[in-house]
Amino acid sequence: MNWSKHGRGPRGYHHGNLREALLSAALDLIAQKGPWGFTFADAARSAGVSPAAPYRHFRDRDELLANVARRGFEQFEAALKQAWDEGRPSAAAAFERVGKAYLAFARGEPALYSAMFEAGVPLDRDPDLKMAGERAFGVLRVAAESLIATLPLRARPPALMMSLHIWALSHGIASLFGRGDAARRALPMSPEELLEAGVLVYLRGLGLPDPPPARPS
Amino acid sequence: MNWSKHGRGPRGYHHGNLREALLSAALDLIAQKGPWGFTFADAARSAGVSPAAPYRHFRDRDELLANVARRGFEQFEAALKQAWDEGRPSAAAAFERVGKAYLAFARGEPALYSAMFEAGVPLDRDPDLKMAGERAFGVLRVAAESLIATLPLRARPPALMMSLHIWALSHGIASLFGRGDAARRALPMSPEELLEAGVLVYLRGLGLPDPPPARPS
DNA sequence: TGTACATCAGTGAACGCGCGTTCACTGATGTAC
DNA sequence: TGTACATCAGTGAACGCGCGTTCACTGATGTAC
Repeated sequence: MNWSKHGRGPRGYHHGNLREALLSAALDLIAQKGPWGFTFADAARSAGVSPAAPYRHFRDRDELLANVARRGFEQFEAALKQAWDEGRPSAAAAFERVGKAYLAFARGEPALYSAMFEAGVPLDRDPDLKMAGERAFGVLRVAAESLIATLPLRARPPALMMSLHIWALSHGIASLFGRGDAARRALPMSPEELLEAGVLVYLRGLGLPDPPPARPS
Repeated sequence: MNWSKHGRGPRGYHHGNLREALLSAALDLIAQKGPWGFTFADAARSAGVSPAAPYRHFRDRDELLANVARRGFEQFEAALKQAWDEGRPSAAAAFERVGKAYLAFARGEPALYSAMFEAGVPLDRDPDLKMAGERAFGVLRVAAESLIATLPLRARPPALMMSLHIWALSHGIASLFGRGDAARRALPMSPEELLEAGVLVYLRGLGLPDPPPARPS
């Protein structure tokens, strides 16, 4: 079962799937050293390949990193979409799930998350990357729109603004407190609880009724 | 007038104020290349000094960076404190100023801000640094407490939680949209307006009355 | 089914570079007497 | 006021290292006939 990474595999000279292997090696390395700590040569080494090989697949380190970020946004979008589940059973319940999914992603995929938001990848360099980012944000926006639609017509805030607020709050919590790994600030509650409470207050401020307390899972 | 940085100055052999010069050089370099892009040797070069000289003042690059971050927190605390102005003329008005000051700092001192929050400086390494961070956050917390004190007794949320929410929202906005420099996401409104609107909704959710609209300055 | 050939995806050696760090040193400054 | 000496804060040369990148190359794969 060692045909995927180390030991060059049964194919011998040709790796067979180097592009994928480099992406996954980059992810591992980012997880270990952060997005600034990994190098192109590192990635090649992890993939068990000479330092010149990656140039067949990526123009340079930045292009590799941009690809990691793009995939991150794609997975992020999928995770948020799944949590949203088209607003079932209610927009409010689904909205809360999306918030949880946001933090779960930041916590569960810190390498992807940091490649997406903290690696300084220029968004406008790669149109695909930009689009992927917008699609992920789009899920948040759709959720906000659905929730707003439950309000009386004349009391509806702009959905874009609302989704930006939720995004900023989620990102703020994720990046300040979200990853227990590298000893950030201490908290009197979990990031999830903090976000949930914050969103609750915010929604109440928008005029939404408090949801019934969730059944214990 | 060149006794401060380049050309070695009138003192000749001795720089005279190298420690300060290195800190300020680091700040410039961080502003240009981000906290990950500058090196110890860079800083020495900018200060017009040999690459071995910095070792007389800082054990290594991390210690230099930690010092930059500490000073950042100190300035940050001062800026927030000044904005808070002990809650004059009203807690609500002062609170709004603090939010503006937060973003103004992030925008006006991006190098400090990124050294403080995005450079991966381990907080627990330097007790002074940790304390400085806590003092800066303390201003937010005091402001939250004052604002909460205007609420009826039985409707008071925990001040710590509230200040964490405001902090997270501010940080989220600052780091997602706050710096126009490196082409981040586009926005339908300024970060300041976005934060102000968000805080307004949040405070309303806590049961605080809407403040009267500010007089145009 | 075989064979010739083009193309692809790697190798490995080499290069120039800048970094971090150490080292013995030396010029400048401060202080005791 | 002068002098001897300790200490401080720099120099500059050197080292080992790993990175990014290039180059001619070569083994493997695919394809036309």
